[in-house]
Amino acid sequence: MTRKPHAKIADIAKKLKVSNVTVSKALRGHPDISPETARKIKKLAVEMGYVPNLMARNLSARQSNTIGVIIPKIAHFFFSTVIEAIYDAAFENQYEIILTVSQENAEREAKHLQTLLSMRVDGIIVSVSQQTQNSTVFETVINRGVPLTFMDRVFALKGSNTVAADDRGGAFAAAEQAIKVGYRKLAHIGGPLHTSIGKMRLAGFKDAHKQYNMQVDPNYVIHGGFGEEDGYRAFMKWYGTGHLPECIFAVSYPVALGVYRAAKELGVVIPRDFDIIAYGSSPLNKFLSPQMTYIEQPTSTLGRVAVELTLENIKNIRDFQPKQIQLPTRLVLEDTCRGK
Amino acid sequence: MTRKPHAKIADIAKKLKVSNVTVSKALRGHPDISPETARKIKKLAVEMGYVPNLMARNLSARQSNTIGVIIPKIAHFFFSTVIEAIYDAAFENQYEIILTVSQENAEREAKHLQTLLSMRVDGIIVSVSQQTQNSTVFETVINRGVPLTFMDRVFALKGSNTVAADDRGGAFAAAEQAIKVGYRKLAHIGGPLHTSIGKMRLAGFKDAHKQYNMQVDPNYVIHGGFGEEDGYRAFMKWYGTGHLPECIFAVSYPVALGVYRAAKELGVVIPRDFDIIAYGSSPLNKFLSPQMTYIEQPTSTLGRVAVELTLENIKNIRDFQPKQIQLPTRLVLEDTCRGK
DNA sequence: GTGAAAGCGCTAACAC
DNA sequence: GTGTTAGCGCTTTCAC
Repeated sequence: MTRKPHAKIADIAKKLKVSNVTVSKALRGHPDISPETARKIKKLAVEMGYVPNLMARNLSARQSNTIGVIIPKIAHFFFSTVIEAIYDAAFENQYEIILTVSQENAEREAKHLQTLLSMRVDGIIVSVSQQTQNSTVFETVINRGVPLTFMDRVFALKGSNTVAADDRGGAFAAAEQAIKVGYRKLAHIGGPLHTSIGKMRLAGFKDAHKQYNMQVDPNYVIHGGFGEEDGYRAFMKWYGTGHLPECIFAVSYPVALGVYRAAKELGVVIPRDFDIIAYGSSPLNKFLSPQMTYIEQPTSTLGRVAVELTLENIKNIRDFQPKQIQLPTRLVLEDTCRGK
Repeated sequence: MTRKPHAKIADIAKKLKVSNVTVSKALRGHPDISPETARKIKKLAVEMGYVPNLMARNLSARQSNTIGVIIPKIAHFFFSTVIEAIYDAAFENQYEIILTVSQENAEREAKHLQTLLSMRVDGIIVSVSQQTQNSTVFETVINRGVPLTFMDRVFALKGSNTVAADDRGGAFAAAEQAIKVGYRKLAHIGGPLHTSIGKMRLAGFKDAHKQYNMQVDPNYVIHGGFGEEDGYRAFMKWYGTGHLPECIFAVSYPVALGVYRAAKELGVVIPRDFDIIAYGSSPLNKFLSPQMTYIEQPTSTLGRVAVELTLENIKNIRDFQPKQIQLPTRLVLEDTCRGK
């Protein structure tokens, strides 16, 4: 049970009495090498269990074939789906992913960014943490000439790419649906206003009011985070005042679930006592009762496009023009917010 | 907007007219360097936006401070939670994670294993794909002396570490619960028999039958994958025969959800027409009706222990004795399978 | 306290 | 076709 250290090119070369370069070329299928020599080299390499050392190769090549990713959370349907799409897209393009998780923490995010730069990833994809207010760390990346793509939660930074859903349009559609159904007292449980999606979803909510000549009631707008707790708290607060809105537009599916939970505890019935519509969904929505009406997000596409965009940028780094891509959303009618 | 390439140690050294070594040492807080020199160096490093090149550092150090992970899926509650725990544990220990996703595909898994070895990760954590039958690829890793930890879905390989839940005990508890409630016609929708958890959960199911002097009805045992589709199909099959079991023990929560979906479509009511209990759960279970009774898995602990075990092995590589760790599970009673 | 030399494993450029 | 040389950026000896 002795550990045998990794074989290296020199080991193969020595055994075969050829030079390192010959081995290196043969292993990579370089046409310089005669078929016969190449065959022998490859055979021995397999026998010795040779595995190329990427640290060395990448150091020498001054690129890593790797994309770094910073994401706020993993254990949430939205993010885990996006991440899976990122991995699939990278795999198809023979790129590796270095995934890091900020846990919605700005400091941790900055640290990860540093690490990714240290690892000399070829490009970086970021979905900004809910806590991040300052974008200077990201400017550093851009100034270094490292391709940067913001995904879903974005910063409008010159020189960076952007992939996001049409949050404003989606929120508009949600609010419009509520209005069309006949509701006049709409509420919004929103995200942090320094996040792009928090801002945009509020904007869409307001847009709809404007278009239908309605006033946004400031008492019915609460901003918090994107989690279940935030929805729970918001609903409890409104319930405490004795004045429930007619329909709540939740900034995220987890937030809406928090409302469900609160309502259940309080014995308030959806959609009898109040109604709800969410931005985003979950595969478990179909098991909910009532099933929630929601704005469908282009989850997988977000991840996929982020990778493709970043790769485009990497492969054409000299004269690439940063792109801002907006993906459409769709209103999906289920049991809530569809009129009685 | 000119790209400025990453600054390197030599750049700092030249500007300050000191040697590379001095800079290198100063940056790492080596006591050799006088406080004054160190201060100047560090200051300039920050100004120049110096970021150490990990490829170079790791190549030189012949270790990467990195743990490689291979996981079958991301966008599933169980795995995404485990992964998040892995990331947290690694972060606390100042280790990086290289996560790869096999998508339940054996080939892809082998490829990723290769890549991780190429990257010279210091250790590897694997949750075996549902499709993998052959363990030789993993033996290679062990023979290379790279610490290997199997997590949840394991292979019994000499020289490897193992972290898994007490699957057999958990399955026993589930079946026993059904029996205690009075059911005699139990069914099991199981996982692939070449996976450790598929085997163990079936074994626990059988154990309970034995203990209570009951026969396992082979018509009521179906093996498939771990996904919703598998549960859906199994239920449909039984329904088609006209003989539903009294209680189904599902090998995973998604499988149980598949049963829910099928039952809903068919107008069969849980627990009136048949009952169910699942191995594993989801945070959304509390929104389900009826809420499912389930075997609670030590999800986060699995990930955390996997990292700690691997680190222990890495840091003590000379004379580490591989460990097999088994984590307890717990029966959680909700609305199903609790008697009428 | 500081620096010169050598090496980590691999590859590109150029000779033979 | 094959080999020599040099270098990727950093660190570890070991002199001075």
